[in-house]
Amino acid sequence: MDRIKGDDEALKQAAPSGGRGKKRGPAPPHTDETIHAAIARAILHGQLKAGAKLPEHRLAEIFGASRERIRKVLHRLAAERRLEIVPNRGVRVPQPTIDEVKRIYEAHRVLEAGIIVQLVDRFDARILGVLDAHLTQERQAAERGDRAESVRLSGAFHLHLVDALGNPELSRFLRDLLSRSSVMVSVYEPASQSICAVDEHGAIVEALRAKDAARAIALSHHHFLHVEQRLRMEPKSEIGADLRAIFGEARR
Amino acid sequence: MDRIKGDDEALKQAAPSGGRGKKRGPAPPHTDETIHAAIARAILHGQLKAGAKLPEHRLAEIFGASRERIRKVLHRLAAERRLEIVPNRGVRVPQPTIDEVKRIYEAHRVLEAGIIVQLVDRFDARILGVLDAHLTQERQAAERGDRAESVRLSGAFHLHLVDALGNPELSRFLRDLLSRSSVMVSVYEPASQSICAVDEHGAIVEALRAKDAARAIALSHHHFLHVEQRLRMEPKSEIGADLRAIFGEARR
DNA sequence: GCGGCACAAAATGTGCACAATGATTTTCAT
DNA sequence: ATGAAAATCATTGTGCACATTTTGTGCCGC
Repeated sequence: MDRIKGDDEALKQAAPSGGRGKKRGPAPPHTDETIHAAIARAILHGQLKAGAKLPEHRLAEIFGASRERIRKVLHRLAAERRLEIVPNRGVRVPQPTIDEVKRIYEAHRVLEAGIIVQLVDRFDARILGVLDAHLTQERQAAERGDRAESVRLSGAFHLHLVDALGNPELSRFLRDLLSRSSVMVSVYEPASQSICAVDEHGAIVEALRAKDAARAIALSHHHFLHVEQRLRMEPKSEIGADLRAIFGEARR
Repeated sequence: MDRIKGDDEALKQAAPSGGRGKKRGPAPPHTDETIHAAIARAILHGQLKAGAKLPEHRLAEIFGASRERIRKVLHRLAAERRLEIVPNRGVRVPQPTIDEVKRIYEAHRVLEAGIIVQLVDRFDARILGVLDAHLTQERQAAERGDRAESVRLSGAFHLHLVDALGNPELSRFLRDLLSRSSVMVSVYEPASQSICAVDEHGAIVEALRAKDAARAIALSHHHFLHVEQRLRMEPKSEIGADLRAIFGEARR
């Protein structure tokens, strides 16, 4: 029994028993989509750390759903590579190896190069406005020293880039990559520095505005190298998670 | 009952009741992976045309598996966007709209630009050898007038490009895209011409060998435009499929 | 005291039966 | 004959119960 105490606590917070900003209905029916979103969100936000186990039975209790319902959602998350299912041994948050993390970063880097090529052709004031507004937010968060927000925004920057193309396939793929690399934050993350330097983001936007694809690609390339170099090379193995705390008291 | 006769026939061929080139065991146990591969393969090869219905009950009969097993595989295929599930109305091969097809092509084009950028940095004799060998195959198929093989090889060319990077994430994403666009072949495909002109592929390889990323990207870009322009703009709505014929007599 | 074996408890995998939903056909009235 | 409504059929969704596997525990022997 080396499971960290309070698996339940960690799960509860992410499961909106009342509502996630909308109405606070008396009984949250917890559709499949709700459960999927709750778990995906918990992974993305790092509440469920790498290696955390997600027993079907416990989740069924927490969400007030049948085990089969949970099961279906878990398998879907596994198909999306957000969870890992080992037959007869349960489902857990995948613990990426250094190599996997590097591959994910490489995939992101390759994709972003293609995005930049396409983006310089259709760069306009609207896109520039979105990116500029984002950079402002990032700078403010950095000034406040709001580390959590900085991490979130630094991922959002790259999402803005791909979303500017308006291609759902590409957006979905990048979101998958980010979702998986976010888990890594809890494993290999250095302590203090923000993930993406705001200056580097700003330089990329500048190159895009100048429609200089080669320079933007080179900047993006170096940017990813910087991020990669910041990885701690030894994982800190912290497995436990408080399921109930993450997903909230869903039994009402 | 306007279903085209013989749904069963179409499914049987792709389900290897004996073996797919290996031993011909007496009883093919049909693991989940087998069933998944069989259906995915049938979609990729165009044996299951767009709009074809895949009733769980029928598949369970054909594969000799329980309905739940089939169900799980179908949901997984749906999560991979290879199948489409409408609640309470069954699962079918998605019939992409023109816009979706164009988005898939755009995603492929963007990705390939990024691949090219990365590829010129690590282009070596081994990669060149693979691509050259492939081009030879393509030319031979074109000379033979083997249209089916030409279609297959023309997709394989782009797979070779991404596989040369050795990044599983990128390879998987591209395979997803190709799997989805292959369905489109049966809907919007022009009659005669091969999908990708061999000359265009050869020109891209030539630019890669010269390590001229800009030219390779431009060639790739035009290449995709050509492919897109060849699309017939009105879909031919042919729904039926012979499930048993595709997946083979699996009940033995 | 240590190692290995065996039993027990828990978690997952699977099949079955029933419920619910959408489509189709039938029938009745106009 | 035609249109609408109702009933019937086909298909999917869901929960339950049981089988299988793994894991944790304790005991026995060395």
